[in-house]
Amino acid sequence: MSEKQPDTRSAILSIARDLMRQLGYNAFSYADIARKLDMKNAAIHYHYPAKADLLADVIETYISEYRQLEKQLAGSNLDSCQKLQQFIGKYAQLIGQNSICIIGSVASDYNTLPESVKAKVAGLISLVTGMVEHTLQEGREEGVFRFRETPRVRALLIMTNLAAGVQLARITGKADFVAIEQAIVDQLIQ
Amino acid sequence: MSEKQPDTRSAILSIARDLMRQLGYNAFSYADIARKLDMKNAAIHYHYPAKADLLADVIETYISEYRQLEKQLAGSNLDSCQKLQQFIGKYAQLIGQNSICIIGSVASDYNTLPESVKAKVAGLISLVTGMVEHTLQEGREEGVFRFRETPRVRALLIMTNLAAGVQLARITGKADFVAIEQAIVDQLIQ
DNA sequence: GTCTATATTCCGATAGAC
DNA sequence: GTCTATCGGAATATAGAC
Repeated sequence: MSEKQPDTRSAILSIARDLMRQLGYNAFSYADIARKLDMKNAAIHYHYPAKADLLADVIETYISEYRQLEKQLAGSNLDSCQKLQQFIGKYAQLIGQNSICIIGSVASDYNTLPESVKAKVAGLISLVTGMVEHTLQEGREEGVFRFRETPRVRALLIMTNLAAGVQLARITGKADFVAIEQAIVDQLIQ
Repeated sequence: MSEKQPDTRSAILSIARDLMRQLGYNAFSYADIARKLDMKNAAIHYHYPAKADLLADVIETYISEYRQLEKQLAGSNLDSCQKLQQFIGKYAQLIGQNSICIIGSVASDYNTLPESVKAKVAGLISLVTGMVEHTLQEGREEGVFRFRETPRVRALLIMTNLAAGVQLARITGKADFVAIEQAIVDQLIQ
C-alpha cells in the first residue's frame, strides 16, 4: 500500500499479468520481467520460486478481481443490460493494449500449463461463466433480455464471441471487435 | 507420393501441424518433431532452415486446404446449411484430439510470431472468414438462413464461437462445444 | 529478507561429414 | 542431397552472498 511505488512482489505480478495476455505463458520469461524492473532475472525467483507459482498468483488474482466485480455489480442498481455492458467493456479495454483476455490466453496454452494450476484455471472459467449466466437469467426475468438458449449456453456463446473476438482483433483490427460487441447486445434486446 | 511412408519433409510438416494446434508455436520445439521421427533435431533444419519457415509452410498448407474445401463445397449440390455444417464438423473433430483450431492458435500467439508470417496468417483468417460469410449470404438468399447482422458480422460471431469454443472445451468438456454447435445452427434456421 | 553469481538444461541454428 | 556433431545463447532454477 506504499504510495511511492508498489512493493517488488506486486510489481512482478502486475507485469506478469500483462505479459500473460500479450505473449502467453510460454512466450514470456523471468528475464522480461527483470528487465522492466531493472533487476536480475534470478531475483524474481525469491518472490516466485517457480514460474508455476507466478502463474498461480496471476490466476488467483483474476479470480479475486472477478469475485469483487460480481459483488460490486450485485450491490449496484444497474439493470442487467448495463451489468453485461460493464463486463463487455472490460474486453473492449484490451484492444488498445495489444492484449487478449486471460481466459483465452490460458485456454489456448492449456496443454502446456503446469498441472498444479490447471484446476485454478478451470475455477476461473467456471466463475466467469457463472457470472455471465446469472446476469443473462436475471435479465430475462426482468424482461430486458430475450433469448432461446439456456442461460448457460447463451453465456458460452457470448464468452466465446468476446474471447476469440479480441484474439482476432489484433489481426483484423478493432472495427471487427466493435461490431461483435454491438451484435451481442442487439441480439439480446431484440 | 510414396506408398510406404511419406517423405521426411511431409512427415515433419504433418507433425508440426498437430503440435501447432496442441501446444502452440512457442511451446513446441524441433526436438519434439525429431523424437517422433527418430532423428536428430538438427536434421529438421535441412528441411526447414528456421522455425519461421516451418510455420510458414503450416499456414500455407492450411490456406491450400481451405481453398480446396471452398471449391469442393462450391461444386457440390449441398445446401447452405449442409455446407456450414461441414465447416463446423471440422471443428468438432478437434475436440477428441486435444487440439484447438489453427486460427485460434496463431491468433493467440500472434504477438510472438515471426514478422515474415504475420501477413500469411492474416490471409488465412481473411480466407476462412470470407468462406463463412459467403455461405451465410447464400443461405439467406436461398431462404434457409435468417439473421439480422451483415453476413460478415454474423460470420465473425460464428467463427469466434467455434474458435474459442474448442479452446474452452479442452477445459470444461466436450458437452459445452456440442451445445455451441447446436446453438449456432438453431439461431440461423429459426 | 533480498538479491547475485552460477549451474543446468534446452532452444534454434550452423558447419561440415557422409 | 541428407543428416550429425556441435555451437552460442536463453530458459528456469539453485546455492549462497549481503
